[in-house]
Amino acid sequence: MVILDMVSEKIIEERLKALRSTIALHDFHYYVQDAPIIPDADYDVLFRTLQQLEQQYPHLITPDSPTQRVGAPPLKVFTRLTHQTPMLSLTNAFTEDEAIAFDKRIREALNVDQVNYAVEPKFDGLAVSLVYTNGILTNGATRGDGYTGEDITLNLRTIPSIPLRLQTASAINQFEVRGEVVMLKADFEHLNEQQRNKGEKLFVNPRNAAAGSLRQLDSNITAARKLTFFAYDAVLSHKNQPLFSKHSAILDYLKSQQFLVAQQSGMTTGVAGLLAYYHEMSTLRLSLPYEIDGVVYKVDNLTQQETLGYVSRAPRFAVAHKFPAQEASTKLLAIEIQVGRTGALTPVARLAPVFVGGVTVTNATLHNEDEVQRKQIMIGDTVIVRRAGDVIPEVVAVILEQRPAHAQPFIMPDHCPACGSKAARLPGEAVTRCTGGLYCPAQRKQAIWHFASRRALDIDGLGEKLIDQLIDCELVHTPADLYKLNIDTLAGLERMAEKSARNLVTAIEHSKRTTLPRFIYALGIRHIGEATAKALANQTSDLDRLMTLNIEQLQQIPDVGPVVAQSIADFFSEAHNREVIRQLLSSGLQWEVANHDAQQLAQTNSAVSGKTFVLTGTLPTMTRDQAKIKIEQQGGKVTSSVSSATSYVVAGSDPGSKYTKAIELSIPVLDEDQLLSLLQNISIDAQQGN
DNA sequence: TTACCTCGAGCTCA
DNA sequence: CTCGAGGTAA
Repeated sequence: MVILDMVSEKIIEERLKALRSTIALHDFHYYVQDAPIIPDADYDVLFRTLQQLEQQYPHLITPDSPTQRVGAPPLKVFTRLTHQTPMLSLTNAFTEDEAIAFDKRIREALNVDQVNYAVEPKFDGLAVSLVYTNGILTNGATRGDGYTGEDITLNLRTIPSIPLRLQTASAINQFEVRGEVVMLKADFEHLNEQQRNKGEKLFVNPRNAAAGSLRQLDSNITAARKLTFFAYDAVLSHKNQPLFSKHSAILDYLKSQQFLVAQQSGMTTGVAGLLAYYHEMSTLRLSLPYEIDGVVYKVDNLTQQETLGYVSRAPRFAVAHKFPAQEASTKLLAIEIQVGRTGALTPVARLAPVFVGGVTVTNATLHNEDEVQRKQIMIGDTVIVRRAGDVIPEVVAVILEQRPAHAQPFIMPDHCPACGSKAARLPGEAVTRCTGGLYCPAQRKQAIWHFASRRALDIDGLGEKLIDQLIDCELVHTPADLYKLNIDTLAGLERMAEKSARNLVTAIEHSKRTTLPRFIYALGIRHIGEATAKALANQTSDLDRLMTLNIEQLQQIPDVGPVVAQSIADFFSEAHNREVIRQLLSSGLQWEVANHDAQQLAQTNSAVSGKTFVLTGTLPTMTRDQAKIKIEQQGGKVTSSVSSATSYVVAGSDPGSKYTKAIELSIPVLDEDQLLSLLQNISIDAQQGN
C-alpha cells in the first residue's frame, strides 16, 4: 500500500512539474514574447488543472509554481534588504558634448582607437534587483540608497514577466538580475480608465503608477496592476571566474532565461554609433510602449569595464545620456513673496498649472530680485517652464512677443508681506530681508518649525499646519511657549481632539531630554548649523559661559570666524533671546554634560582628530549621519562644503559637485573603506603607497 | 519639487 | 471619509 502511494505520488509530482513548466512557457510567450502560442481558453484549462491538483496535494506545492504568484496576506511593514552588490547609479550626460567626452575618456583610458558599446533605452521606472537562489526567485528589493532597499519580494512575484524560476538552475547557484519595473503606456491608460470608472484618483504618469503599485503592502493589489519587468544586467555574487566576457552575452543569457530584455537594446561602435543610437531613440521615443528618459551606453567588454573601474562607486564604463528637459509654456499669474526663517524674502512664481516632465508644475522659485530682472519677467507674462526628471522646475525665459498690455513689472516689496516691517537689501547682497525678526509671524513659524524639527529637538507630530494655528491663535510666540501648552489649551484647535493633544503634549515632554548641540542648533542662530552647534558645545559644554563670550573669545573656537562670532554675540545680546532660553531651561529642558577630558584624550590620539571632512554621495554600509558621528567621536569635523581647509572628502556613490571640487583643489578623496581604516588609525599614505 | 502610500485620528452623517 | 504627518523615490 505504502509503496503504491509513493509511486502514485511520484507520478502526481511529475505531472505537476510538467504542468508548471508548460504554464511558465506560455507565460513567457504571452508576457515576454508578446505572442501567445495557444488560445487563452486552453491556458485557463491548464492553470485550473494545476490549481485543482495542487488543492488535492497541498504538500506538493512549490514556491515557484505559477499559482503562487498571488495570495499572500498583506505585510505590516516593508523590511529592508541589503544588496549583495551595491546598485550603483549612472553618471548623466545632458549634452552631445558630454557624450563625446565620455567616449574620449574611455578610449584614452583603454588606449584604443575604437570601443564597442552596448546601448539600451533608459527606462523611466523603478530600479529593482531580483535574487535567484538555486534557480528560484527568493528575494526582490528596490534600489533604495543603492546599498539597502525595501524588500518587495511578494510584490515582484506578482509580475508575470518575472520568471519565478530559471531555465538552467545548475550553472549558477546564486544569481542576481537587475532591471526596471515599469508600467507600459497602454496599461497605464487602461488603469486610469478603470480608476476613472470607479471614481478613484487617477495616476499622473506611468512611473508614479508603477511606484505606487510596488509600494502596496498587500501584494494582491499589486497583482491587479499590470507591471512589466525589463532586465538589463546580471550580477554573479560568486567568487568564481566570470561566466561572461561581454555585457551583450549577459543580455543574451538573460533572454535565454526568459527574461524580457528591451528590443531596442543593441550594439554599436564608436562615438558616431552612440550618437546615432541617441537620435534613433529620440525619434522612436513616442512610439515605444514604455516611457524612457534617455539612453544608456556601456562598454561591452567586461574586462575593459573592469579596467575602467569606478569613480567613487559610480561606474566609469557607462553613462546615461538623457533626453533634453521637457519644456512647456504657461502663464505667470503672480509673483508671491516667501519669508524664510532668516527673513529672506524670496520671489516665487505662481503659474497656471502645466503638465511638464510628467508632473503638474504650479510654482517655481525665482531666487531673488536680480534673477527676475535678468530674465525680464513680468506678472502676466507667458513663460517657458522646464523640468527634467528630479530636477526642480525652472522658469527658463519669457516669451516677450506674448506679453499682454496689462503685464505688471515685479517690484521687490520694501516691507515684509507677513508682518509689515521694513525689508532691506544690504549692499553687495542678493537677498532682501525682513527686519522684523521674531516679531514677524512668518519667521516665528519657521523658527518654531526649526526648533521642533528632527535634527533639533525632534518634537513628533508638530507639523506645519499645527504651528500655523498655534502662532495665529497667539498660543505660542517663542519656542519656550511650547512647554506651556497643555491638553486644555490645545483642545479646540482644528484636528486637535483629546487623543492628538495628549500625543503632542507627550512628544513635547519627551523633547525636554536633549543634548547641548541639538539645543544650540534648535535656537536657530544665523550661521549656526549642526556642525557649528557641535563645535560650540564641544568648546564650552556650558551654555551660560557661551552666552557671555565676546567676539574675540568666540573667534578662538575652531570653525568660528568673524561673521559667525558676530552672529552668536548678536543673538545672545538680545534680552528677548536670553529670556526665551531662561524660560526653556526653567521648564525643565536638560542635557547630559559630556565628560570632556575623556573625549579630548581620544581625540588627540586619533588620526582623524583636528581633520575636516566633507561627506558626499551614498556610502555603502552607513548613512552619512553615521559616518559623521564616527568621525566626530574621534575629534574630526564634518562640514558641508569643500574648501582648501578640507582635509578629506569621503565620497560614496552618486557624489555631488563636492567631488569635482575636491579634484580641483586636489584634496584627497576617500571611499568608505579608507575612511574606516583612517578611523582605526591606519595612515592613508601607507594605503595609497605615496 | 512632486507624487504616492500608510497611519492615526478627527470629522460628518446616518 | 478626510486631513496631517512622515517616509520614500526619482
